[in-house]
Amino acid sequence: MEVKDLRYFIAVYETRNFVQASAALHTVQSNVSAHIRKLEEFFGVALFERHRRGAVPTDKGERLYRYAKRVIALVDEAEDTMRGKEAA
Amino acid sequence: MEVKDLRYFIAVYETRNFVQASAALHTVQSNVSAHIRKLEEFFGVALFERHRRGAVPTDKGERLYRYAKRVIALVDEAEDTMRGKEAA
DNA sequence: TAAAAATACTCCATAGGTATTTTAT
DNA sequence: ATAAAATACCTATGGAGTATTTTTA
Repeated sequence: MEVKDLRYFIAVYETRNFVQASAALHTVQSNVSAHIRKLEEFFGVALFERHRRGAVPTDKGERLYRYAKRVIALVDEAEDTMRGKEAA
Repeated sequence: MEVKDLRYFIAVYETRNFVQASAALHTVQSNVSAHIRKLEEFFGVALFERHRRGAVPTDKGERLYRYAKRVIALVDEAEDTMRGKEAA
């Protein structure tokens, strides 16, 4: 599980849509699909149910989202701090 | 900054030695060197001073280590939870 | 049918590995 | 001279992008 995967995952979770997520991530839908599939294979579970009107998170998806937000917040804070935003 | 980079960084920090770190990571010294250089270029700062007897963390290295441990702990917890160790 | 997602493909960047060179004592 | 780290390669994997097909309501 890598930081970039989590950023892709969060975008899909929050938009409920692979195409909208790809726009937010400045990439294309097929890459979003690949990243979500990578995560799903890594955990061996589905993270979203695919429906006509978009992607609905599964229970495991909901669980991952809570962790993903915490991980990304911490990583962003670390990067800001390392770039000298304050004296840590 | 990716999770794998942080795992490499932590191994060097804790062993104070690129060769020992590479063994712990089941890879080779040149890859450890490349990962540390990648992080140093990403942040634009040195993370270690290279000396005859090993690698000594800089102040920025110390600062990154504190974050790195927290990030990895959280990532590992997330992965365990997703694999069903308990009910979220 | 029509959005949305998956798949098949190419291209390129980067990680891993081997071997060698450079650095610091 | 000698550990330790950096550099120069090569190869393989994987991510990004394009185009197309499949799915699902």
